[in-house]
Amino acid sequence: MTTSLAEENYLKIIYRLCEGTKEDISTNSIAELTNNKAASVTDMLQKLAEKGWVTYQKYQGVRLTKIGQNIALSIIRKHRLWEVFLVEKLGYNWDEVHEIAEQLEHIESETLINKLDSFLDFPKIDPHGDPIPSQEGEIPELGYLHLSEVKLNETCTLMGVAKDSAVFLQLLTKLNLSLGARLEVVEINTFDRSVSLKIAEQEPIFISHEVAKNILVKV
Amino acid sequence: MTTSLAEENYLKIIYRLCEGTKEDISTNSIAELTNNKAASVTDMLQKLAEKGWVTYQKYQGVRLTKIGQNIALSIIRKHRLWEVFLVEKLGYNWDEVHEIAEQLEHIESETLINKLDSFLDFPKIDPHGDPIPSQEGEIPELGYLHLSEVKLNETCTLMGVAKDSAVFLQLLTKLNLSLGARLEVVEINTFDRSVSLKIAEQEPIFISHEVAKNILVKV
DNA sequence: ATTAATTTTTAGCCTAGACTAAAAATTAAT
DNA sequence: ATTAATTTTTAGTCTAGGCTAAAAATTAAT
Ligand SMILES: [Mn+2]
Ligand SMILES: [Mn+2]
Ligand SMILES: [Mn+2]
Ligand SMILES: [Mn+2]
Repeated sequence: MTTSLAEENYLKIIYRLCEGTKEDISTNSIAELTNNKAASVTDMLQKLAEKGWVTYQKYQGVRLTKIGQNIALSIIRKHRLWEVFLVEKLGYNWDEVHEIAEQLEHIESETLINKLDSFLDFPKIDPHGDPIPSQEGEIPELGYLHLSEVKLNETCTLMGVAKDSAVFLQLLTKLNLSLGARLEVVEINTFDRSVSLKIAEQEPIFISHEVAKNILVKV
Repeated sequence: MTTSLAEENYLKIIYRLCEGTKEDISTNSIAELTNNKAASVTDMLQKLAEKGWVTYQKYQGVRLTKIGQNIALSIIRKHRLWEVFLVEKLGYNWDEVHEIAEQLEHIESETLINKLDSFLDFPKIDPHGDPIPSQEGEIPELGYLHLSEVKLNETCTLMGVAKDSAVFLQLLTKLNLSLGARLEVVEINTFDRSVSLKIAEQEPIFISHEVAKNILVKV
């Protein structure tokens, strides 16, 4: 069966929302991420249920079926491979690629994405540290911690980000925080949970709890 | 102003039809190439005229304005650069890339296409010998002949094709006809205008007038 | 247990871009 | 110059995917 651009975007967002929780997903939460109104979301959920890509009972929320998950994963695979291409081959910065990948992820061609994968030497993660699903829809659970969970005086490695908004990524770049950086938590402010970090030999830097929450690390 | 996918496809097709002739373009000819009905074309022509991309008077046909031409050329530029990418970098054959490029040509990003251009080392022609318009919308007139126009016993070089349908390109490949091949016209059959060609040291091959018409050569 | 607030769904409307059938204009043939 | 054939346009309809406003269901607060 064939998927429209709108359907693909819904499936992707429902996937993201399902990832976090075992609960069914609410209409409103989808409306927020798609920038649509709840009424429009209800409409689409009925269509997606009709096609067998979600299980949906009115007023009770929605979940992806196995098929729905696979469609979502194939779009995420395309998104992340294109992001690698844009950074590794075309020389974009990590904060510049998301919007373009949002378009490229909808290009329909099985051979294309596999040739691209091979051209990029089968990368395992994208420029933001996110894992790239395999052709079979397998995606490794990397089990990273949020930097906000790391204890005082512990040292960790920056493995990814939980958000790919350009302003956030630009902030990290300005702070010299990039994938692979070694970070030591030298101070945790109990008042606002802001964090002070030492990177290599540099002067410590301060980041808010909001920023720390969106940085993924391995201890 | 922003262009929809449908509008871009219309502009591209009107461009192709204008190229040949100084006459205004008929509604029916557009309908044929877009695979739409004439009534739908009329609808769209009114919208395109409204936006200033074509000049259109009912019953009198249509032409691109300068702005319309530039939009069309930017799409053609993207199409051809992506085709080069698919062949040169991903290893596709020349008969496999058109459909994918039809999708990729609608990706919207000024920086993307220029970075791609640079990554590909600023190619001047695509895998079918078609010239790639510059960023400013300049496209060299290459002045090639159709192989069907070449005189008996003349030798010429295969520079391009006038059609990028997969079956046609596969036929050429099977006949060992690729860009750059040296061709000697050793026989022209007056009955059906079919042609016999000698390529290098091979045995002569026979091609129909229909095929010869769609091969572009330099004498 | 009611009532109030919130969330979700339904009903009805809109636009883009297709379609068919009928009308109008143009072109070709007597 | 009429008439016939062809082309093009108009009028009206449809679907996808949005929207608002109102109704219904669920959840929270008395
Ligand atoms: Mn992204
Ligand atoms: Mn990413
Ligand atoms: Mn092509
Ligand atoms: Mn081409």
